Amino acid sequence: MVQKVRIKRTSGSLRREESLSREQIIETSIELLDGSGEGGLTFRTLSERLATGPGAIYWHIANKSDLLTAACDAIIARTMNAPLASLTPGATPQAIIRLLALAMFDAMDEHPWIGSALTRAPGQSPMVRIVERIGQQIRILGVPKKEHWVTVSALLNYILGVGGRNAANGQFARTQGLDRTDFLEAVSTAWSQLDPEEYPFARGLAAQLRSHDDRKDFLAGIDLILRGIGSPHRT
Amino acid sequence: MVQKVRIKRTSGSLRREESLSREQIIETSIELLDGSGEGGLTFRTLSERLATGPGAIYWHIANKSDLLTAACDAIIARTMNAPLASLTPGATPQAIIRLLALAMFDAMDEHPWIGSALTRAPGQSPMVRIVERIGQQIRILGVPKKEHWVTVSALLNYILGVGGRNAANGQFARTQGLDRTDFLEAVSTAWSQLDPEEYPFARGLAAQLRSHDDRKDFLAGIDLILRGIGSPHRT
DNA sequence: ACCTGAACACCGTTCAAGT
DNA sequence: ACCTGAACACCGTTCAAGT
Repeated sequence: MVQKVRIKRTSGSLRREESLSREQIIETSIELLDGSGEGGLTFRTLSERLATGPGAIYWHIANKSDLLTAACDAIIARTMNAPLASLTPGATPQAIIRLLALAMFDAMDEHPWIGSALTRAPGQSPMVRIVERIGQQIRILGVPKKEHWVTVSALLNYILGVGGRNAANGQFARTQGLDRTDFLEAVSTAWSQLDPEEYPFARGLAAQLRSHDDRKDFLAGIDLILRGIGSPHRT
Repeated sequence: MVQKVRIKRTSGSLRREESLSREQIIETSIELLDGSGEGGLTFRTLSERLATGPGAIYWHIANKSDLLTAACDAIIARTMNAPLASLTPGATPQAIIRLLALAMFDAMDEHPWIGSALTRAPGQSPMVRIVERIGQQIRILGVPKKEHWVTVSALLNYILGVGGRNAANGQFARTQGLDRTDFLEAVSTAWSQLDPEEYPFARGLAAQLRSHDDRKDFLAGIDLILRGIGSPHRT
């Protein structure tokens, strides 16, 4: 859904028909970020797309950090609301957490820049949305209140960690002009050639690395943590 | 340990005595990054500190990304080797993993920039070092070979996720001119004022947030995952 | 109230020219 | 072989001036 900008020709120079809106700026930013990565969002390219000057943006947005947070928040809001629609009535909290986590995984896959945007906005709106949705399920699971923060934290950190690393892989691959398969191939080959004395484990991992499925492994990690939540403490 | 640069005065202009070395560039970069954050490393400030011109760096280093990865690798190499010294002989794999994880936590606390540097270098040297050390313990734990990657992955992603978020908190706080306590106070207050209808869980978390201990919670998360590794699969 | 667009103070990187 | 430093092509952000 590419934003369409109405343009009116007045006295020889191009001029926007309606006034710029914050929402319009954010949507166009998302398009730019999705299309050409973190480096693709520039006040100059953005204002060009919006048929205005770079200074105009600042009337609606404080600065670039604010813009990134707002764009991120828009994505997260959609992501945290979507899975609720596809819920079967009797779903367990575990199942819902898996669904939410997967939704985050897919969102971070589709919009690789939100990872670092989330990092720029700790404790702010996007983060709160995620904490809330996961937290409600933690509560239903019967985790004692004292452990709420630790538990949500663990899941959150894992999810954001994976997202960040996946985004990194994609970005790195793109810089090298590789697709995902080529990239894994390259890393796998590099690891298989490591010194067997110094890196026996990583070396042995090369084969698994080549053919693994990010999404499946992500979910396996979620399950690992969920099992941990369900296991008795060692005291 | 501030690098000392020997300078010789030749024919009126300052000139370095020994030639520039890659290692020297990296050490000075680390000092700059530690001292003034990610934005503190600039080819101009760096070359100034090294008493040379910005172009000179490029004889020893490919580009900024290469520089960041090298600086990160130096830190990670130290971090992954240090804990081995303080080991009691009969330590369990779990204990060693906890030790390694804590070492990473502390390193990321001391050098908040390594999180994003690691992100820039997936599958490269710094990452391999971490995977290797943790992986060896996973093997000793008796995790089946097929699950090696998934298991290391889960731990790694969690550790990097926490590190990233902690770095973000610190950086954000610094931008706002707050210290850690003020920052937590601010977030906690903001969360306690959230709409109780929409954000009941996050709202109730505000108090826990205010007084929590990052390092302790980090370790609790590691234990959660370790418990998960030790629990039987639901099939 | 909202926009324009030149200007400012930065970046990373390159490269002819020096030693 | 290694370094110099001006120059290039960018950034985010500001702000007087316009409508």
